[in-house]
Amino acid sequence: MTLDLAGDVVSAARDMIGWTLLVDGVGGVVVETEAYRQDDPASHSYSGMTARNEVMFGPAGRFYVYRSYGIHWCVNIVCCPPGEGAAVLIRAFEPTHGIETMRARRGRDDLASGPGKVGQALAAGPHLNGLAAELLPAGAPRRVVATPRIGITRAVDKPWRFLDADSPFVSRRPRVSA
DNA sequence: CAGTGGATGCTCT
DNA sequence: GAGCATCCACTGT
Repeated sequence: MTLDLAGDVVSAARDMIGWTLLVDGVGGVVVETEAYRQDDPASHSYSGMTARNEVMFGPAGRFYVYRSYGIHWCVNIVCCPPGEGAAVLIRAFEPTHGIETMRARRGRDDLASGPGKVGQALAAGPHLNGLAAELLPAGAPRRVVATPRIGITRAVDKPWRFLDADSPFVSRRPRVSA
């Protein structure tokens, strides 16, 4: 299994399933991702570089962290050639490292089955924005399925959400669509 | 189960 | 001032 962070962001989102994401030794195996690219109305980078999304236009492999709904911190990894403004949203992972730490941060046993939960489990925040991400190579190959992305209102038809087809640790939130 | 709505703050129009 | 790449508690079947 190879993962080319500096290549096509949709391929990177798919290939990232099964890799282990760690922040200060805490994290787990990525089981759900979404790709966002600049020519994509749903992407923060769609309208060009701003103070918030600046990191998306930098080198691949760094965290892009943003505040969601005023409450949550969502964790992305910049994936594209420099200047393109694309990133992969980490939507869920299977907890493997620092489970007790994450349980304490979350206050419940559902640790990382959704982007807001991922942010809380990893204690993500502005301090993480722009830092290099730590990803450990995947073990056994996984069955990956693609679906439309969740929780967005534009470009809802793009099948750029990727999940481990056999993992119980993915988010189950139904997609709101017409 | 499914569906609804509140919390909460920042970005861009 | 509107609109979010969300989560959780609560309601009614």
